[in-house]
Amino acid sequence: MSDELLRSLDQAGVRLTGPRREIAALIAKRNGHFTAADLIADASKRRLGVGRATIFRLLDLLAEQGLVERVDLPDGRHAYVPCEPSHHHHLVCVACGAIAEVEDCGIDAVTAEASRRSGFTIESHRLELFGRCPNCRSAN
Amino acid sequence: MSDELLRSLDQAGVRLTGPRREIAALIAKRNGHFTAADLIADASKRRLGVGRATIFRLLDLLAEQGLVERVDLPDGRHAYVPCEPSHHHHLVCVACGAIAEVEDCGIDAVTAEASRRSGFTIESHRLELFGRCPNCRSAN
DNA sequence: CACACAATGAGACCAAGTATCAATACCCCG
DNA sequence: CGGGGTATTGATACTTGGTCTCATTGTGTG
Repeated sequence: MSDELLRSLDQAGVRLTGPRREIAALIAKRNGHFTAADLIADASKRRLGVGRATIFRLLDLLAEQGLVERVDLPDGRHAYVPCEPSHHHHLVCVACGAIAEVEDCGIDAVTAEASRRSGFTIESHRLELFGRCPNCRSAN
Repeated sequence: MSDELLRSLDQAGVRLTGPRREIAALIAKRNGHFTAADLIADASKRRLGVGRATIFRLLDLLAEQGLVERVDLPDGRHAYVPCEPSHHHHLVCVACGAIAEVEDCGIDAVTAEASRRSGFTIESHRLELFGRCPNCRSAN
């Protein structure tokens, strides 16, 4: 569950405090994406005494470790997705919020082509795919 | 200059008001990306009496027409880019903010592959490329 | 097991954007 | 060309997502 998050944090040299364990558990319990507001609501619902700031701070830490990533939904909202630290992209189900990760599959060719045409040196990119997961597709 | 923006708005059936003309001129005068705050600052610097809300409203309208697009910079900030209404992606220079547009160049293969692997139906995607434009690359 | 220092929570603050509403200004129609 | 319905406007309050500060607390190292 949340063990993996905690283990990675530990390895990164950050302290494993009570609030962090609790927030990690909340994240692990969710599936698919969530917003910071979701976590804040979860935390206050359970009367964990963790502050807003602590939640944002942990999200930053997790993002630095690549254990969580920020995605910008098509409607402009921000969400976070728990994920593997390796480079990859996300497929987001617009109906239920489920997430799939896809390894790099041909994007390099695209960036190389764009670089050739424009003369830019490309340093990084962001690719997000939005659609419907198998469940939501058949359910509708 | 700003004529093209105004013409497109006219065709979309929106009224061509004074404030809209002024904001369109401000947008046309910038090159590369800009934030809403930039426009608001421009407007107040010149003592045009246009309100914050009007600027956001015009940006929304322009975005609907595809004349402007919102990009999320790697540092998390939001910017707007003036652009062609056809489907395309942006290359953003992280040094000077210059923008290049690239037509679809192989992305479809990537989305098809991702779809095949994940079982998702892909409805839309967002691709942003960050790097250095030819000027900034040589200047450094 | 003490102590330095990282981490916390509370709350003020900030930036970006939205909602409300009375006043204004387009522009269509005659 | 002038009137008037209606889209648009500016001011301002509000919301949401996130950061800063700072006095207090908790961790884990030595």
